[in-house]
Amino acid sequence: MALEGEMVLKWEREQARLRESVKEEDTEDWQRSPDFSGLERVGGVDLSFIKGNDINACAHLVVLTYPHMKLLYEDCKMVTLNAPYVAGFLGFREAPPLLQALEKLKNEQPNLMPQVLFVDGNGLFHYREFGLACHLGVLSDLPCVGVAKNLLHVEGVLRSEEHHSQALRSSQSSTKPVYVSVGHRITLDTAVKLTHTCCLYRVPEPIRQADIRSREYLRCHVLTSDMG
DNA sequence: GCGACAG
DNA sequence: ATCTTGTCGC
Repeated sequence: MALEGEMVLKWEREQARLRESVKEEDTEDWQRSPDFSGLERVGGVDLSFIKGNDINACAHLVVLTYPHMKLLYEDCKMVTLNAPYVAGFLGFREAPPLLQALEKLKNEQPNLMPQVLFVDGNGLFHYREFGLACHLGVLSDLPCVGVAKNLLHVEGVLRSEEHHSQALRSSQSSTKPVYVSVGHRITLDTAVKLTHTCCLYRVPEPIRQADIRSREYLRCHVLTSDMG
């Protein structure tokens, strides 16, 4: 494999290329509606890992009803990740298996395709304005919202936050904010409002369910590595 | 120079 | 991301 330095240069070029396809606009009718009427399905994705293992993970996709957040579809699969985690390049590590899950859904239950996807991580709020939510958005062409639980220390953070990210105190009980940013085919304003309506707790329900269920899967189906 | 740095 | 139970409080 190439040295990490070379790989990063290649990734930076790829991000710059794909960045041009990000649409920071509301492209769907429901996004223009004050109460999001017409929105019926919201998706969420997440990956969970086992303690000392950073190449095998459980990739989870859920689709919930809107606005009631009831489970419509769920898919879970053990995957092998090909790229290491490098801050700022999460998409190259996590997007491939998540895109596969979306592809599977499109082939087997196209009627359950989510109309918008919540992604665990940033969108335009990113060093090169191309976080995981943009990566997934462009490659799937699905409207995407990035929701990060921690602040990514981007150069000029304050300016970035003003322009395409918003710290949101999603629920009354939570002091710690989440950081919402545009992934694809949605405005920041719509992304923030939508996130708010999907939060029962701090993290939007689609992401929360994907997270809970993927961990649950690992608990029940994966023996600890030292047992096998 | 050292640390910080989405998941 | 993950290692980790109970516990205090609204």
